[in-house]
Amino acid sequence: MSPRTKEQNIDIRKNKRKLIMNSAIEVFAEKTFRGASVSLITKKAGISKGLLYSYFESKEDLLKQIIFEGIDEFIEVFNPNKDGVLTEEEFTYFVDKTFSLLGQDTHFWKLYFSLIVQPAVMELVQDKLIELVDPFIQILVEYYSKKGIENPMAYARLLGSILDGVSLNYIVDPEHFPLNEVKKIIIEKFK
Amino acid sequence: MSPRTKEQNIDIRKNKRKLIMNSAIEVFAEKTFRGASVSLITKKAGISKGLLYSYFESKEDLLKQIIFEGIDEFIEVFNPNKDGVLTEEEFTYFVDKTFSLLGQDTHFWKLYFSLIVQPAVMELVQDKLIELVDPFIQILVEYYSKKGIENPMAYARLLGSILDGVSLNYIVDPEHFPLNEVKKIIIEKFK
Amino acid sequence: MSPRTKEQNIDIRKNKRKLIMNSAIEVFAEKTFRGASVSLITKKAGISKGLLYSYFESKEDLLKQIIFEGIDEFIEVFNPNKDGVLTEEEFTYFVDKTFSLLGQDTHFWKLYFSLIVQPAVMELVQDKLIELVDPFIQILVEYYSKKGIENPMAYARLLGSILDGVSLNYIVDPEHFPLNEVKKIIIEKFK
Amino acid sequence: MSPRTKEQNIDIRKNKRKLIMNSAIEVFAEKTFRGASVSLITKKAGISKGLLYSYFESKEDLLKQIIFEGIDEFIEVFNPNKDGVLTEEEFTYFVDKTFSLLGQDTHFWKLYFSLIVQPAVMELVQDKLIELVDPFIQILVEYYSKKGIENPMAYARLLGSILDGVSLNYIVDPEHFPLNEVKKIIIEKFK
DNA sequence: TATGAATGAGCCTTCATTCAT
DNA sequence: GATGAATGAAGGCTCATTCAT
Repeated sequence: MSPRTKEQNIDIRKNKRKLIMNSAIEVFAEKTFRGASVSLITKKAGISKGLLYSYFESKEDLLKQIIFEGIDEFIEVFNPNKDGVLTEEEFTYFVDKTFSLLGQDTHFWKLYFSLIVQPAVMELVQDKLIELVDPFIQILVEYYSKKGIENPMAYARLLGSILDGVSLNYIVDPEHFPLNEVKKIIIEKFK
Repeated sequence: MSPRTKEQNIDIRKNKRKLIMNSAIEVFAEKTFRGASVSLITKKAGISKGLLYSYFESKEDLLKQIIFEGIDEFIEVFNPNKDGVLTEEEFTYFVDKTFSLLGQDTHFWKLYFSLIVQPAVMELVQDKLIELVDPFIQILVEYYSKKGIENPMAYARLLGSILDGVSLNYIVDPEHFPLNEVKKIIIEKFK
Repeated sequence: MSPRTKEQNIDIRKNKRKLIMNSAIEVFAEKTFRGASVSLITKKAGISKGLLYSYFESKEDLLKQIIFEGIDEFIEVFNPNKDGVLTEEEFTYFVDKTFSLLGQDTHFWKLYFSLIVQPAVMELVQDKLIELVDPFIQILVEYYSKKGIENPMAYARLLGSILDGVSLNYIVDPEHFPLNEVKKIIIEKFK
Repeated sequence: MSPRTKEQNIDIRKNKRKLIMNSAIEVFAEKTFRGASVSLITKKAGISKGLLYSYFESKEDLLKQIIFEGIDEFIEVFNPNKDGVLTEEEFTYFVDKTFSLLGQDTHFWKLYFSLIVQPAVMELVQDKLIELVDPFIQILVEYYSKKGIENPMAYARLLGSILDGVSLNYIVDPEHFPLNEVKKIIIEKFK
């Protein structure tokens, strides 16, 4: 019989790659990068250990690719650089969207928070993470600046922190956190 | 030389116990619970591995005791149950104190945040953590309730989240975070 | 297009077989039998892993066939059994040829020396190796015997050893080894 | 009970270190550096895998320390630098001693030959190996130079090669190699 | 015939924990 | 109480080999 065509193989690899990454996100989120064993990840993905290494150079590489692609997708959704200015409607949309993504990719954001407090692991991805956060802060500074607020940087950093804090609390116990009401207050107070 | 009295022995044990816990907090904060090896902790404490196990049953037990006592100390400082009511001055003091403790026990809080995102580890300490957070939330609900605010629980949870978020951001990069300005805004908006 | 004839097919197989063996010799020589991965060999040969296994039963089998054929070729060149006697001119030719083959098949000889010191691998090929060495030793014993030398076996084994030792040193660092001068001395002293 | 004294521990470590190294030499010699698993080495030494790593940083480090100390001992026996000149008696002694050491440390020399043909492993120890070989070559060049020989370097390299070749052949099959007779011829022809 | 995705045993290494001293 | 040598399970990773296509 003839071997699989190149296209078939590319397809297989694309799908399996995503499968591995998704399994890894779940396990990383639950157990931390260090606590997640490759064995567990591959078991969850239903593949052999060896196969993971034909897709990713190492466990670190796997993490990196997850974070990199996750952030790229996130940035794409917001595309915050479209003109660099934020209107009040856009501000509302921004806060809204942040929290709705949170509900969609819970595992990914759990992973995000577990990384942020682990300097050793952070180093692997921090440049990419800064790439994500920095433009948002810039745009917020601009936003508060335009509103005539005296200390726009403090406002920007505070809003960023609030988003982090709310996300964190929501993620830890999504069922009991009053996300919508909290969101309303944030928009009301910081728009 | 006369043999040590019982009191002296108890004292020695108490001090050594604290020494081990403090060394552990530092190493845990820097390397995560899983990344910190018992070897490193004992080396930092200047004791043998065997001795650590005469004070703590296991690495997990060591973590548990650190968290439990840390939280007890924290609660003591605020003693939020003294009368169950919060005045506006006390509110300001509360926010203020929260952040000043943050600066004092950076290591402990780093550890705290690294735990909060790990379900597996969380289980070990989550009852104790709820014991910490719950009374504060109750008092804040009361506080906003009295002020005639419509959704006091959402306000309380939001303020808790803000404190978490700001703490997290401050801890990750203390030198560049405008803690004082941010604090001012929080008090202004949420008092 | 007409289908390939049986002869063409046999030819293709023969060539591909040689291609794989040559790639393997290079990789084995560079990385040792154990250090050379099948992946590397197939990559060097430009074929798939599966195909290699349709030509050779295993990595060990591949090694065996390389050694067996290498030795057969070597024997053919000298054909030492043509009459069982060695003249002085033939002796000179023999030493000369040995070293010139060394320069031609460096990879093969590197492999040869890496095997000779590994009992486990040696077992695979040692019968064949004895088949190679023995007739040469016999002829040399005869040669020195005829010259009236008292201990012809010791002379024969010494000459064999010298050829090994010089080959080894030349192979390890061909650029700095004074092969021609050394050859001259050998012929002078042992003819 | 009181813990072991420092001296007791140093003693334990010294002995166990030697035990591990000796076991390793045997296994390395038999299987090659790459082919020898840490498991096998520790099994031969009768210890756990973990313990080996409290004595040596890695398998590579273990090899390095074996080679380094082996060579230091070898150099000490000859102390070739005592005056930099070689008399004819000393030459005889030198050849003699070389072969007698061979019989004593067969495993070590097998290891030596297995390294020489593995560039990747060689790199780990080649500086040390050059440190061993170079002075000998220098002294031999001097020796032949003084004798008025035209090409002393070729003589020196040849003698080195002969020693290698004879050692190699002797090591592969000690029982059938006529070491003493061969030695006599070497001394006769190259003194 | 030819491919390369997939497997799993085995490799080197780390580390929480034990225990003789 | 105190030490640190010793263990062994588990972790990340590699690679010869198989097999569906």
